[in-house]
Amino acid sequence: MSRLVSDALQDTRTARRLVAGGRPARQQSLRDHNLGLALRLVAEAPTPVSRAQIASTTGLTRATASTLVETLLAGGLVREVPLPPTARSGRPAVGLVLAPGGPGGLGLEVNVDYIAATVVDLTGAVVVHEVHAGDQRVLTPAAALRTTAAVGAAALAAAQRKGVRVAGTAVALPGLVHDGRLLLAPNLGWQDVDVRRLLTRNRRLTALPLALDNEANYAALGEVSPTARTFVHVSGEIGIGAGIVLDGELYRGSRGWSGEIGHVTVVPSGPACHCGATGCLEVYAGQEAILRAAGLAGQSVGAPGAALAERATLGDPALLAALDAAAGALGTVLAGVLNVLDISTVVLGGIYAPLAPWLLPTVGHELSRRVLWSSWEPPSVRTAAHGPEAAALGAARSVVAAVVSEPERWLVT
Amino acid sequence: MSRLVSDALQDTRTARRLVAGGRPARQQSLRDHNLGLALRLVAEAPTPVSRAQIASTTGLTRATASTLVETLLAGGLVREVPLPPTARSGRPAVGLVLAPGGPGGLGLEVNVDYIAATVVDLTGAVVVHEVHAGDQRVLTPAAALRTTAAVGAAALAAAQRKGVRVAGTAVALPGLVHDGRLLLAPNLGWQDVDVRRLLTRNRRLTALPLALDNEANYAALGEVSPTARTFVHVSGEIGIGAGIVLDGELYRGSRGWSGEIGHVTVVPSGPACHCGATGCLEVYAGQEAILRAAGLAGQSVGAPGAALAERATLGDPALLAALDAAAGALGTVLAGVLNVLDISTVVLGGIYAPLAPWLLPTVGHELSRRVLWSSWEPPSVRTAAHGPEAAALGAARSVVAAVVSEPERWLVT
DNA sequence: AAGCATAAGTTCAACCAATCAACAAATCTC
DNA sequence: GAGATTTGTTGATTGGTTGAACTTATGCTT
Repeated sequence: MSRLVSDALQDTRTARRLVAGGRPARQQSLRDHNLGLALRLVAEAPTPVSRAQIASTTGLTRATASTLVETLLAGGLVREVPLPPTARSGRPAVGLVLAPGGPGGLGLEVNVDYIAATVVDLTGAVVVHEVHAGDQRVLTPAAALRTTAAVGAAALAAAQRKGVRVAGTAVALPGLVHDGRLLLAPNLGWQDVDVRRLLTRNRRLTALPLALDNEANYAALGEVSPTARTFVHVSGEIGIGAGIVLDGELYRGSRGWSGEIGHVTVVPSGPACHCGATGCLEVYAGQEAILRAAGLAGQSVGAPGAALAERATLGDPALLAALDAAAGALGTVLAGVLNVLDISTVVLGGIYAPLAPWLLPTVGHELSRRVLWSSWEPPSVRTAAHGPEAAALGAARSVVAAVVSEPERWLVT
Repeated sequence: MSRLVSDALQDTRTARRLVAGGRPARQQSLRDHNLGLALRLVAEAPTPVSRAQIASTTGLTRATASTLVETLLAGGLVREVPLPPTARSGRPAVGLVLAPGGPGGLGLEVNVDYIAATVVDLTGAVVVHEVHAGDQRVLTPAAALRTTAAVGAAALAAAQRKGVRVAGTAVALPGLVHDGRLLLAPNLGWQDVDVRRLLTRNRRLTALPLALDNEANYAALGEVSPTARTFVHVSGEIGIGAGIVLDGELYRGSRGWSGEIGHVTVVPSGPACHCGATGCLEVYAGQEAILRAAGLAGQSVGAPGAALAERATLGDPALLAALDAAAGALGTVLAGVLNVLDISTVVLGGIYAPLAPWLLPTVGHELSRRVLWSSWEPPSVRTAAHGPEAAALGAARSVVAAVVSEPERWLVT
C-alpha cells in the first residue's frame, strides 16, 4: 500500500486552502501566498535569513525566492542587512530582516480608569507606549473617545518622529463588540456606542484602517510568543473571561462569545449569580467575591489587583482564605477547559497576575488532580508576561500580524 | 477611510492559505484549489449545477469552469445529467452531479460486541451496511482484526457488485489511537495493537489507503449534515466523550485528546472517580452510574441503552431518578462547554440517544439556566440521527470528505 | 417559418507566476 | 592563482487563468 496515498486520508490538518472561503485562486493568489510564506519566514526566524534559505526551507526555487524578496524589499516590508562572515566557502549570503521602518501597528485601549496607546513596529518591538490616566465613567462616550483619538494621534506622531509608519489601528474595549459598535460595556456604563464612527472623526485616525475587539481578546493575543502559541489566557477583572489562543490565533466561536468561563458552574447548588444561574465561577473567583470574602467589599480601590496583593503580602488571613477558595474554583473550571480542549498551558492575567503567587499552587494542584492527561503531560500555569498594558500591546501586534499574514495588501506602491 | 482596507484588519477568519502549512504554492496548487472549489459546489448543491453556475458563484470565468469540469468528468468524480427544462430562453444548461459510481468510502467499526462495515458512494448515500455480531473480547486482536478485514472485504465486494468503487478505508476504534496503532482500548482489553499492519494483511484492503481514529470522533462526524455543521456530540458509552465539530471538521486539540468531558468536574467535593479526581461527570452520568443508581449494577446487559430505555418506559422510579440526576450533571457540564466554545447545538449520541426522551428536558433546562447567551440564542439539544451505526457511517463519510476536499488525488487516470 | 435575443459552453491568444538550466558573483581552499 | 562552492540573477519554458470572440441551443416575436 502506498503510504503516501494513505496520508491523504489520515492527514488531520485542516484542508488545503489556497485562498480563504470559497474564493477562486488566480495567478495573483499564488504570488500572495508565496509572499506571505517568505515574509513569515523572515518574521519568525531568530536571525536574518538569506534568499537561499527562503528557497530551501520553503521549497521554492532560488529564482522565485529572489523575485519575492525583490517585491518585499521594494514594498518596504523587508530590509537587507550584512550577515556576520562565516567560515564557509562560496558567495556570502545577504541577510534579510523585517524593515523596522515598515508598517507597524497602533493599539489603543479604552478602560475604566485609563486610556492606553501602544505603537509597535513591524518587528513587534514597542516604539511608543503612553497611558492617559483618568476616570472615563464620568465622561460621555463621545468625550472619552475624543480623548482616546487624541491620545492615539499623539502616539502616531511620536511613532512618526521615530521613523515608524503605522499600517492600522486596533482598539481594545471592555465589553461586547460587534461590527464596529460597542454593544455593552457594563463597567463603563456604555451601551451601543458607535466607536468606529466616533474615533474616525479624528483626522489622523480617519486615514487608517480600524479594528475593534474585546479587551480580553487582545490581552490574550499580547501573550503570544514564539514559544507559547496555544494557551488559555484568564483575565480576571470585574468579570472573568478567557481568551482561547490556538496556534497563535484567537478562537472566537461562532458568534464571538467564546471564553465565558465566568459563568461556568463550579458548584451546581452554589450561591446565586447575577447571571441568573447558581454556583458560577464568578461567585467564587470574581474580583467582587474576593474583595467581599476578604472583608473589603464596597471600598472603591483604584487597582484592586495591586491592592489585594499588597494586603496578601501582609498575611491577612481572611484574604488568604479567599484567594485559596478562588484558586480552587478557578483550577476546577480550568481543568474542565483543558480536558475539553486539550490545551496544556494556562496564563493568568488581569487581577490574577499580581495575585499569582497566592493562586498558582492551588490552581496547579487542581489541574494536576483533574486534568485527565496531567500525569503524562503536566499542564503548566504561568503569569501573564505583560500587565495592564497587555491589551494595547496585543491590539498593536494584531495589526502587524495582519500585515505579515497578507503582505500584498501593505506593500508601498 | 476605505472600508475595504479596514476589513483587512477586522477580518477574523483564519488567514488565507493556498496550501496547507508552510508549503509553497505552484501552478498546480491553483488547479487543485479550484478543482476542489468546483467539486464542493457540486457536492453541496441540493440540485444539479451547471458549468455556468460554477463560474458565476465561484467567480471563475466560464472558460476555467469548463476546463475544471472537463477534468472532473474525465476523472470520474462528476457526471452530466439532463436538467429539467426551464422556461428561460438561451441554450439550456447541462447539469452536473457527483458520480454515483465515483470513489466512495468504506467505514469499519470494531467494537466490543460487533463489527460493522458501511460503504457510502461519493454522494454520501449508504450502499452497503453489514453488521457482524460477536464478542471480540474473547478473541486475540489478530483474530478479531482478521474477521474485521474479512467483513470489510465482503463489503467491498458487495459495493463493487453495485458499481461503486471505493477510494479508501477508515476504521473506528473504541480507544486511544495514534499513528496507525490502537494504544489502549480498555473495553476490548487491547493494548498497543498495530491495527494498520494487521488489517492490511488482507489482500483487498492492502490496495486501499487506510485511516484510523477514535470511534467517538467518527460518530460525531457521522452527525454532520448540511444544516448542522457546528455542534458538540456527546457519546455516552462506558466512558463519556464529546466530539467537537466546528464547521464540519473535528476539533482534535493539540494531541488529539480533546472532548474528555467525562472527567469535567460537576461537584468539586463529589464522590471519587476512578481517574483519581472527585465529582467527575462520569460519576453522575456514566453508564455504570446510571445502572447502579437504578439498581441494575453488575448485570451484563447487551445493549444497555435500549435495555434502560425499555425499563424507563415501564416507569421504574429509581431509574427515572437516576436519569434525571444524570441529565442534570450532563446539562451542567455541557453548559460550561457551550459557554467556553460558543457553540449552540448539542447532539446526544451513544446510550444517551435511546434515553433522550428522559434526558432532553433536564439537559435543556440546565442549558437555558446556565448558558450566558441562552436568552438571546437558545441552545438546541437533539438526539443523534444515527444509532450505533454512526461510527461506521462517519468513518465512511470521512473518506468521501477527503475525496471532495482534495479531488486531484483521486482522479482516475 | 424566419429572425432575433439570450444564455451555455468552447476556443484561442495573451498574460502571469513558477520552474529549470545556465550564468555571474563572491568567497574559501589548496 | 586555479578550482571548488555557494549565492543570487537571467531568460526560455511550462502551466493555469483570463478575456474576447465564437458556436450551440433554446425561447420569443413577427
